[in-house]
Amino acid sequence: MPRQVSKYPTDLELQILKVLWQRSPMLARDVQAALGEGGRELAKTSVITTLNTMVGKKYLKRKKQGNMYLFTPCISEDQVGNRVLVDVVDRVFDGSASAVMMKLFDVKDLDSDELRELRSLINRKLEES
Amino acid sequence: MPRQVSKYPTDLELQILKVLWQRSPMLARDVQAALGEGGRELAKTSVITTLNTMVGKKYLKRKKQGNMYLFTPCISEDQVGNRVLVDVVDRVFDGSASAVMMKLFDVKDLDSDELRELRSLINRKLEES
DNA sequence: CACTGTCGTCTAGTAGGGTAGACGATACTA
DNA sequence: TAGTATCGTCTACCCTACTAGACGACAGTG
Repeated sequence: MPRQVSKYPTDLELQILKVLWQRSPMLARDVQAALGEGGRELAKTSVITTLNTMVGKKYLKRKKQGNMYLFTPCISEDQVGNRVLVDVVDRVFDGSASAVMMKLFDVKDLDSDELRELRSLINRKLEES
Repeated sequence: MPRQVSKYPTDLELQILKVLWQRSPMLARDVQAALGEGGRELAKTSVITTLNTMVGKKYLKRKKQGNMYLFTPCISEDQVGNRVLVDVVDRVFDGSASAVMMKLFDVKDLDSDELRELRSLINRKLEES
């Protein structure tokens, strides 16, 4: 059985997507600079290679401008979040979303506003059913 | 900059841990059989190799019995869940646990009982603060 | 003692993520 | 036009996850 291909972006790919979600389209060198500002200094070629593999994975599309390329994401922040979450819930928590929520309360502290917001969301859901 | 080592088990390692959380200690051949029942048929040596790397990562410990080994997890289901969740929240959702919860409501449907349970948990948290 | 089966180790190969050097093409500049 | 900077491609390397074949050690059986 072959190793299954990861259903969502790797670490570096995610960082690149975050850069491009903020502003796009961008040139490779600008992506490189933005990553550097975020504390990840990479060689120019590393960035370009990764950008191109991301095009192959349909995470980005690129458009020629003169002798260089402009990169634009063609997957949204929302889509990535969904994929990651679904995968983690299914693979690690056996599909139990409520187990994940319970654990989230332990792991990360929420302030009162967030808690109240969640409660009203739950109330709305309860009314729907 | 070297690639950072993943902070939590890979896919196969997770499957093995799930087997051993259910029942341990176990012999390699029994782990292999259990994986097979779960639909993952592997060669004997693949299982042993992975078990040994997991010992190296401190996910398991092994104890000699005659000419073979007994494997026992030394990391709990809870710990793995925590690590995975913390990582996902920080890396993908920029540390916002509430963002994860909101998205969970979209991604996975919860039944009324689960919703009510969550609500009372939230209420308890609100009283604490 | 010879035979058989099981155990673990050693070795090794594939695949993908990440990294970057060398290099040819091109565009701008003096 | 000659020189310089920048672009992208090609190539290549390392590491980790995964996979499994070959093989030697050893225990039990007849």
